Amino acid sequence: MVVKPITVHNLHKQVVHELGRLIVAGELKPGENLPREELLAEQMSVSRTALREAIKVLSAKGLIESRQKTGTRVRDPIYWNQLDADVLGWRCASMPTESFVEKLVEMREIIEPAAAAAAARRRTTAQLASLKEAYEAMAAATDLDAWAVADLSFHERLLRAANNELMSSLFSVIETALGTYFRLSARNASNFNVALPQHLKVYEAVQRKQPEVARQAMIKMVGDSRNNIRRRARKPTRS
Amino acid sequence: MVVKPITVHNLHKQVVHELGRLIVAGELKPGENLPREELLAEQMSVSRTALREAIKVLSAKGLIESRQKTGTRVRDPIYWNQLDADVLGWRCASMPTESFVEKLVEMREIIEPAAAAAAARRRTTAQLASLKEAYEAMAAATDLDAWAVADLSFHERLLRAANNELMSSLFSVIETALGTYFRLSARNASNFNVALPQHLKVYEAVQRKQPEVARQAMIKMVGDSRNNIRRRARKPTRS
DNA sequence: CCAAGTGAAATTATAATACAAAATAGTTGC
DNA sequence: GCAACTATTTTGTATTATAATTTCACTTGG
Repeated sequence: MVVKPITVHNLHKQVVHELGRLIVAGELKPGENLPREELLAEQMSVSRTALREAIKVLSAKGLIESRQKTGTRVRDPIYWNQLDADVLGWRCASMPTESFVEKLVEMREIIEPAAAAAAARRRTTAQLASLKEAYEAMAAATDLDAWAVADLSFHERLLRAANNELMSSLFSVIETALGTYFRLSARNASNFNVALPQHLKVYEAVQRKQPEVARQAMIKMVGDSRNNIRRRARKPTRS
Repeated sequence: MVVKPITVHNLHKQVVHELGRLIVAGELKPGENLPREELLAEQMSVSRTALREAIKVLSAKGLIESRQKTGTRVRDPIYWNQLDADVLGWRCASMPTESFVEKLVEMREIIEPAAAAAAARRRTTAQLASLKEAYEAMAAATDLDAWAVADLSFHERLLRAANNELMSSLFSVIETALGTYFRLSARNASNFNVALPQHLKVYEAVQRKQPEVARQAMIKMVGDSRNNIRRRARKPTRS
């Protein structure tokens, strides 16, 4: 295995994650001001340059807002780009609350059946082959990690096969949902025995170009995930 | 009316839009390198500082990627944050292609009925009142601009009433879709006579907490928009 | 006392410069 | 021919200085 060398570069990216995490975790509350740039840069041991680049990125994600004289303050969550992969990641950095998991599942229930139907209508031959490949990787998986990777890949390829790049961009949501699913659900082989044929049903419907069959199969799949999570998720730590 | 003073500030934001537009419009193609920072800064008459802040923002949106020695290159569109409000805006800056409009409509068909149903289930009293307010603004609208603003507001409030911030964040898509709809559709009062009662039906279903009624009403509304656009949209300019 | 204007102060915005680090390409020695 | 070293190019970071904007206190005229 090739290990990536530790780099002191991309400092601004580290700052983005540090501050992003703090904000999303609620340690920096909406309306609250960040320390002024010079001070904050010193506190984080980076130059004002790197800090400012991070601030611009977080502004682009809607988390903060800078104004002269006033300073930089955390914006109300309604302005956050909640679908941004980083923002989703930060929300899951700590144990996600039950309500957040519920929202993720709801999004899956909306997106994935529609994507499956669209894929069944519009998928190309190459996309079908790509999907089959992912399914076979799932079937061949011997350990949990391999399964998780293949599963994620299957759902990504299905979304791509819908041939609507706006839908594909929602993969960040599916990815986050599946990620928390794997963290929360039990680690036993019996789940596979249920999940694998469900994926096969979706695949076959896409192959045969049967949108409604694909939709129903996916509804069933996501519904089962929901039940699986519900039984195991814990109450939110606060609020 | 208060006019905002013209400012030479937020230069980096202007650079973001300039480059973003160029990339999304395809004038800078995927795989292609941007001029190196020093040069590009000079060409755009900004400092390297401002340019770099813009580059970081565009990187966060997935449009470009920087590496030492190699330079900064445009990424493949599959990596773009297609749901980002700016990216959507840049795609519509030029006349949107027929296929893009179709994709927007498809997204509406997936999101809005689900949102209407969820709102009917979970809306608060305050959210219902807010929705009513928007509906009444639509009913009271005398000119097209007022109508467009109120219409947009109605759809935004409906999304918020679903009480799932991930869904709310999809408003950027709805906004873009409605924006192109207003640009492409005929400007006559007869549309209102059809659209207004459709919005009322959605509102009433949300009021009465009837998810399936709300869903069906919304499916009808979006479907009619689709037909309205389809008859008027033109073929793509190229490809 | 109040209104409007005025100026000082605080903070971000921009610029310019210097140097560091990484990745590539080229070059040399074997 | 290949490996190791070296040079070069480009982005990454740091530092400093100055500009622009907005707020807020203060003044001044009524």
